[in-house]
Amino acid sequence: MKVHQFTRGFWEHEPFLTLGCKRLRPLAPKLPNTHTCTTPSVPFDLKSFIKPDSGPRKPVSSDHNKQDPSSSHAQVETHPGGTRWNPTQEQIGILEILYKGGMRTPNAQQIEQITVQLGKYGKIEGKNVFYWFQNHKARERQKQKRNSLAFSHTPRTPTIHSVLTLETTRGEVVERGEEEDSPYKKCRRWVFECLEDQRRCEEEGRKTLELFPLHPEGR
Amino acid sequence: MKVHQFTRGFWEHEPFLTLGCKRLRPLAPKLPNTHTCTTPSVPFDLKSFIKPDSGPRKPVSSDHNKQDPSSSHAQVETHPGGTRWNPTQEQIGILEILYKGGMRTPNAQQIEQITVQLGKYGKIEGKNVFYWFQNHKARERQKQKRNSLAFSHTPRTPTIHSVLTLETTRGEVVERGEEEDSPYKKCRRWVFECLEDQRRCEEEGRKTLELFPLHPEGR
DNA sequence: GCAAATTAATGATTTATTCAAG
DNA sequence: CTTGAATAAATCATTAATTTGC
Repeated sequence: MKVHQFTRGFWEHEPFLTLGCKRLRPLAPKLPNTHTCTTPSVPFDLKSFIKPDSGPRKPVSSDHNKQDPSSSHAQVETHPGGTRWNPTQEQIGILEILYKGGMRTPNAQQIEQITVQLGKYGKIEGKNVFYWFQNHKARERQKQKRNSLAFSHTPRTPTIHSVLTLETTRGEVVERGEEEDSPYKKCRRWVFECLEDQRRCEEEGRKTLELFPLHPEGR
Repeated sequence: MKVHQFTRGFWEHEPFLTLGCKRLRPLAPKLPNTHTCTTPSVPFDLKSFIKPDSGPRKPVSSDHNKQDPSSSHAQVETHPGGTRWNPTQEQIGILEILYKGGMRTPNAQQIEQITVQLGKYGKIEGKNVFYWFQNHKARERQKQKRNSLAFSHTPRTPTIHSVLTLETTRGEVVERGEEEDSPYKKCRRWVFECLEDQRRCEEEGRKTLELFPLHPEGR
């Protein structure tokens, strides 16, 4: 087994770690932990600041002097006050079509493309796309499980199909003619290519999501 | 209930969805061979395109051919094949100190800083840092649970402390004097600041991880 | 001593669960 | 109640450590 011990070099010969121990305790001293067990056996109850854990969600201690002096750009409005992505109908539609087309866990490149496309119909970030697929996949699974337990066949699997039928059944056509490369047409083509790429990726067994935390709120 | 329907525009009038349900990817292939029967490890060449990462090195391990000319950055002891991150002792050390200091889920900015710092001691990416904290946190939790089940009272967490004590107890000091701003010193300062920032973030209750897939891989 | 075979660690992904905005 | 966002748990997969037979 690999035991993590300093074998050599670096600060193995410097007693500078006093800071590690002494300092960082002072915060989150309060809250004797509403949790059940959590015996405060450790000298530093790391537990206390481990996880805000939805509990002591302190309401923004009114100090906005946070660092990040470089926030000169108002790039994303995702959370000035804690707003979250509010997808438009078009965005949802595209996403569901992609899902219907078999896309489940798009890789980074695909997410990037999707984000760019959907960005035409409303503000959106890559993580929104990522989360959407995660959630949609999970919730479709839940739904399926519930349905398979309760009824053997549900009258509906409306989520995707409704979208599909809706657009395939609408006979009305907005006047086209010279608008051969209208936005929806280009988007259509893109979706097709995107799913093609998806299929190709799957066949190659290649999957490379590579998560990475982004957006340090500045830049 | 929000019904996803196209309200207007777009491809609401085009029956192009024939490509829809072609085949969902087999989630979790569940290869039975790997674990049970221990077939001789066949070299999976399909990994060859997983990671570009400065070109795939030669798979041979005999190092007689190692290219180590006058490359200025010789601190790269990362495996040639470059499949997954192989942390150095220094990197692990820093990470454990940060963990010990209370850091659990660094936000994007912190991860970025950490990545830059650790990058001095070997190749590393942000996602590696992110994953390390995830895994370490989870496995410390497991360990703690196991211990709490076995023994009722563990005096304290030995894992991290061992690291700390190791370097704090080593009395020997390499001759310093004019080396006031040696790398380890700067790194020390950085660790301190990083934990300070961590503490500040926690006090504000601010958490902004914001996952995002990166590295298109295939370009 | 040495590689192949095996095992233990752990990096990387996926899935399940939870929290909270609206 | 729905669902975006986030985290935890479970799982997969690969590397290093260790063992084993020669």
